[in-house]
Amino acid sequence: MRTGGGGLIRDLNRALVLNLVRERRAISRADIARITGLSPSTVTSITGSLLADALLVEERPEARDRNRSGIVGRPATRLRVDPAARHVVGVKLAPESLTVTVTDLDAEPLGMVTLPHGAHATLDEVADLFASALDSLLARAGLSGEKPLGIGIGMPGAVDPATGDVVRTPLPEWIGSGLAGKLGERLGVPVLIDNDVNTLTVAEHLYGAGRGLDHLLVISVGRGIGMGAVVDGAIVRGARGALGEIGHTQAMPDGRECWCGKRGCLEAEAAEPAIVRDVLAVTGRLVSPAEVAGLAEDDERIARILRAAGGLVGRSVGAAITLFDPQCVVVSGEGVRLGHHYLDGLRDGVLQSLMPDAEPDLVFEPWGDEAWARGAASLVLRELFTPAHLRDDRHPAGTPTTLRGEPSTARAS
Amino acid sequence: MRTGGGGLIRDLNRALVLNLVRERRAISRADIARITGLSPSTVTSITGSLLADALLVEERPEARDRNRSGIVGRPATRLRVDPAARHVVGVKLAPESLTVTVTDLDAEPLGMVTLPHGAHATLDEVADLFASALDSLLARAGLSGEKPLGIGIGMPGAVDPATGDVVRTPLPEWIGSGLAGKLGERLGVPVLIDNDVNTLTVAEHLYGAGRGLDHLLVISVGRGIGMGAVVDGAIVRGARGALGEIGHTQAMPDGRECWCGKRGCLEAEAAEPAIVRDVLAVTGRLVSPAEVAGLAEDDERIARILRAAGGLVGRSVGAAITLFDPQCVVVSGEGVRLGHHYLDGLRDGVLQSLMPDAEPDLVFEPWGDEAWARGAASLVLRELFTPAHLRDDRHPAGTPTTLRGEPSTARAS
DNA sequence: TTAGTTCGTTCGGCGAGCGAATGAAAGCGG
DNA sequence: CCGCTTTCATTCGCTCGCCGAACGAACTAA
Repeated sequence: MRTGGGGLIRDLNRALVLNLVRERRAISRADIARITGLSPSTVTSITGSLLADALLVEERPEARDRNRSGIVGRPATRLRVDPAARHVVGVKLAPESLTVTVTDLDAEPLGMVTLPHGAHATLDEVADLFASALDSLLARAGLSGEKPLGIGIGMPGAVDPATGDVVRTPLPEWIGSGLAGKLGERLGVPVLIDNDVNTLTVAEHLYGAGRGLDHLLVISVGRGIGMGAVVDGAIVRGARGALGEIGHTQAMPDGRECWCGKRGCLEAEAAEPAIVRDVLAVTGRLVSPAEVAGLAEDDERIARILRAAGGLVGRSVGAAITLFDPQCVVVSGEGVRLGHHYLDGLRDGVLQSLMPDAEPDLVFEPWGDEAWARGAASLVLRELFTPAHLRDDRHPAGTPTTLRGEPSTARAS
Repeated sequence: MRTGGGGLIRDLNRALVLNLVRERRAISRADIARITGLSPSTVTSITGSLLADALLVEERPEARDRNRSGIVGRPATRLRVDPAARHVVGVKLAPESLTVTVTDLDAEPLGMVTLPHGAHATLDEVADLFASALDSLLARAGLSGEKPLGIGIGMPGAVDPATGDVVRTPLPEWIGSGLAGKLGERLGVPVLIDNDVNTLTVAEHLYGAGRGLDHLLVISVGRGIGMGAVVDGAIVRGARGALGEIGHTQAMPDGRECWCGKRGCLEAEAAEPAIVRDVLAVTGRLVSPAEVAGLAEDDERIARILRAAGGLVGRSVGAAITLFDPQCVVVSGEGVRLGHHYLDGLRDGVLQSLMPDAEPDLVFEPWGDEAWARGAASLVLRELFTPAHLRDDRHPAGTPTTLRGEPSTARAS
């Protein structure tokens, strides 16, 4: 159970300040004190410890001397997060491949490698592959000596929020308990695992269109359709980690059979496989999801399929908006390659199903290696930036160790 | 902004302990220490202050001497919340009437009066009515001298979570800002206002089927259909206080026009007015919602209408379950009087639309004066019991004053 | 040059939780 | 009947972290 006491409040305020600096990109100590309500003396102490840990840097004085006409008083020296101060590792785990990236504290990728791995590789074999990929990657980025702050892994499937165990995934060898712990022990750094949609949600919340918002939905369209949610500033996972399964809400009464056993699930009607099948049925051609958008430009039948499917997604997203009342909705995933017919249909579907005065921002984000890297890495960065009181007790997974890289020896004094 | 520091952690731990005692009904100090992780010394100090404030009482030693065979060691003296230690006031504000109740700390009603009030009464007139009703009620309950801990008001409409202002309601004179503050100043106690569905949700979370659960949905069926949600232990309201508007998700493509401007809203298809209209269309008889259940026993056509409407609600609730992943769903509101045909249809609709492995408890709760009283009073009790880190910063409304009744002079020492 | 303003730091005090030692209240066994 | 063990509860001294007030620093304006 979470209680107040010990060094907890200090940690809390440290994260609070660090996150505020990240959100504002550059901010003076005085502003930090005003915004947080902390006393100036406390802010000095906290920023001192953050500076000592090299997580923050002071802005060079020249940078502010412009645009200072008429402002009296001692000029503020602003603080920034030093993106290069630490780095983290993000991993995309797919059925047949393993993508490892190293990013800085802004979640900007510094390097990336993709390795194939046999579907039935043992945990140890994967860990070995992993370790060597990581070593070479760090070497190439000029970070050979350093230890990453942590490793975030994004994978398809579901993670139990209470235990951090992987409970459902197409990758059987990853199911079970203690996985993150074992891997972390093997590699010597904390390992955090989560659903890929949740990693994307964290990334959008920290660095994307949802930066700083308290209420955010992230829709991911691809082979399946999933949703991540930020509510009151925290990512939420539900009682069993199944929150946001929008792909399995009913979109079409008595529609097609879905692999989950029900009929008419959104995912069975409007995700990429459904579209491929519809195109095949109408045109007789078997096309890949990547080609569909191009073909739709010359074939109104395909465009219609895309608009209809997008409309279904939009209506479901509209319902989710009505239920969650977010400020912003981000649509991402491979599905954005389906092109403007699909996305226009989606937008129209959303607008049709909204309450009159509800109009959250609707943002389409491209989806690629960079989004993946940011997502997985953000799992770790979230631990660094998010104040503890906005976090679940139950970590997604990983060693219970704290993340703060170097031992914080120095104190401001 | 919420920061750690000051007496905040003490308040937090006080509420944590108090709430734990409430949840467990009776618990020893040693158990409190084990469960919360607080040190025994701290638990002594905190429970001491709670005992001094008379919020807790020690269980009489005889009560535990039974069933103690073979247990060695000093027996624990268990603590309980003293329900009679304080009392709170709950108010149901309806378009034409005003129901005022006094309850104890278990939200058990000690007295209740209902007054009519003109729809265009001014705020001052309502406050006068209010004050006199409250006085007589307190007198009758033998609490003349005492001041209630606070007043919770439940009303139809929406409350802005950021400001606590009433933004949408059928009661025009209550719209606007500072309402709770004014009323509180007038009556000398904190006043908290919230949507009636949210008050019901708080009550279910504190004292009902959702006691102690972290993930809970509460569906209210009546003239309209609404939903309240507890996520990760806290009630959530969304960005604009519109979270949970399940009545305005689309239940029937191209269905009836809803007052909100869209077509086929669940509320327009399956709430009480829709059923009355359907019954009129099929049987030619205009019946009240209260009569429908009885008539359905003799008229299969009416039973079918009820099952179909219940099925629509169930499907929407199923979608909400798929999106929120709760442990428990409570269905309440006047709509439960529609009888077993409606509720069976609802249950079937839910079961049809769930993912295979998702089966949250589905509970039907009767809805009457007592539920109202508990709901409105729970708004105040929540402030007393819910640890601050699980609460929104933004109070629903009311004076910023703390609630702790008597000045906590005594310290354990 | 001097007054005024804002930024940032230093220092003493206080509140709160913790650990260790101590007392309190039982059962157990000889 | 009396010590021993076990568990519960309290007390005391310690440390940690925040705050308030005072002070020094850096700059504008007159």
